[in-house]
Amino acid sequence: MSDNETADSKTIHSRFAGKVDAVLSALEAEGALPAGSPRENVTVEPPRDASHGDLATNAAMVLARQAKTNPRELAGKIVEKIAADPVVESAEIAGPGFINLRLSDSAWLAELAAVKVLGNDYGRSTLGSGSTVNVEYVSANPTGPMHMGHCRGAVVGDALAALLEFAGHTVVREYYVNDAGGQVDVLARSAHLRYREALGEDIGAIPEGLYPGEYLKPAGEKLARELGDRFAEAPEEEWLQAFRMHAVEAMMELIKADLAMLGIHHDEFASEAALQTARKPEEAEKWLRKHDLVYDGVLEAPKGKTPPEDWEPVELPLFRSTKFGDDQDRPIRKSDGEWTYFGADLAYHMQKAEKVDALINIWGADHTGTVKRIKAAVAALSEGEGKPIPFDIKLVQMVQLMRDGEPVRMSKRSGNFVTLADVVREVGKDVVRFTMLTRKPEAQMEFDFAKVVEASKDNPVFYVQYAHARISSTLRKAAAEDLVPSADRLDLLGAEEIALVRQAAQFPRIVEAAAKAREPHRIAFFLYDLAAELHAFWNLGNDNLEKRFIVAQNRDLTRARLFLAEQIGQVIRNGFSLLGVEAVEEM
RNA sequence: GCGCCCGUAGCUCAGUCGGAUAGAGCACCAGAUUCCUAAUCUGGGGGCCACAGGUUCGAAUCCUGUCGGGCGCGCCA
Repeated sequence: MSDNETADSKTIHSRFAGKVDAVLSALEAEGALPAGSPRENVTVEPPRDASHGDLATNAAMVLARQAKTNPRELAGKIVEKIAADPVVESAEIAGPGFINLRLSDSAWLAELAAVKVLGNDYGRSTLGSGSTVNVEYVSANPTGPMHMGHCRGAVVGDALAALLEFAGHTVVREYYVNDAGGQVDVLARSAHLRYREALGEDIGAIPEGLYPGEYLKPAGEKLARELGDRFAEAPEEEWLQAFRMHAVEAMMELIKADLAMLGIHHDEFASEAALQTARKPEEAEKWLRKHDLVYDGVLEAPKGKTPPEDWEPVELPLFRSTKFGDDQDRPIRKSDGEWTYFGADLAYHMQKAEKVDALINIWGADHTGTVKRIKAAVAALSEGEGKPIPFDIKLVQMVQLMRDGEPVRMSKRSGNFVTLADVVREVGKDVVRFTMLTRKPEAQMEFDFAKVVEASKDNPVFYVQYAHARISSTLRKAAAEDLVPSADRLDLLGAEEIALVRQAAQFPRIVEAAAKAREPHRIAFFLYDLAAELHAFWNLGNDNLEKRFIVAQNRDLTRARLFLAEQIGQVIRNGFSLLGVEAVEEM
């Protein structure tokens, strides 16, 4: 390795991905490979079985067909070139045509130096090349506090946003506030009732059809303070608009406070009402009509269930979503002329698409049925406008809350639901976040209170935090004895230490893979594996004093190990910061 | 009935855009504590990757079908 700065900050991941790329280009230049052979399926990664070596590439198998040769022969040519690299100790062809590389220890030790140089930026990638991604997540209706149903999407969206940012995108974190529908009338009436209550009136039981939750009381009190009693007896027309606004504002404050407990902060809050005031839906409708994607038609009676008695066929403006695989065409306006949720949503997505390069929505599984229509609409509109936009909708599946092995029942009526704030208070932000991120989001999951708080052994977040705490305490203790980390004698580190480096060195690759797949949970699993390596090395010291980080008789070795510990701690912190979990110094 | 998601160890879940002998934790069994934090570690047993076909050098992974679970299926949001 050269000893200049850039070499120090070059990670093994980027170095060998680039190396293989360069070798393939050289082969193209020699004519051994057709020029421009597609390489996106070429991987350079550690083999599943560590006994095969440090890194393996499938390049020969992927490209053999185009080279009009067999994989092992092509592999031979690649090996010839790659073995010339001084840090490659061996390059072997194995099985159907894998190329297995063994790297010198110095290559791994250089990775530690790279972590030191890059610090909080170790693992940061330029993969996204600065393109702007809008991630819309949470978007809970502003009619009450957040409940656990919102939690998973909130955490996954937030971690994904951080991940994409780290992978080189510019990210807009956005919340869509549904402040325009009939539900907001219900909210306003409920708030009005609480307002009268705050003025001293006995309101009795909350009538059917209004929100009964206690959380509206402070909103009512605030309204009473600010507005006095002038709307107490007034007819609804006089206060409804004002109360809608005030109540939504109060609920959004509540929701923002809940989100803050989870460490979540959005950049943008887009208002559906504002969108309608700006007449964005009209623009969208005009465009869609011009391109025959909206027409006036009559819907069939709903299928599946027995049709409701009040069903009447009415002519409505319909979007041709059946053209895109939907079951039926969808109305964009109601019979009273108001916009449907879909009609406004369509305009909302157009507005977002104008400002960024890609859209990602994190939705709950209960929105499954609306995916096709909105994707179809966005595709039609953005392509029509000459700017087709990548648009992903990630559906986050339900969380089954468990307590003592029994499902926790939730029902919206009577405000009987588990609030997010309650859960965070009970088990803590880090546990909630990490638990939500140790599952792939498209699978259903269980969240068991009992397991998640009490048993640390059953709880991965403590396991990883503990690893970080151990490192911190070691560094503290060493510092008290004037022992500080040093990279001067890294050559003293042995096979066990290098195994630890090998694991940590996967971080940049994992970040890129996770960002590409848009799967933040991969970071959580990586951290768990890294913590396991750390604990394993640590425990060697139980039986063998020589294997401890601090070896009293050997200051050089100790300082090298402290350097190792410091860098592992750095990688854990970098991973945790993507997940929004605290890297604690002690436990 | 239709659409989307899921089905991997007794339980909870990973499994790299198809890759080498399918992994981890819990639970179970056998061990380790003069210890920088044992909230840890070492070893062991445990699998028809729901089932049946197909695609190919190669499938838990892709395709088709079946079965099972979840979510959704007014002009609600």
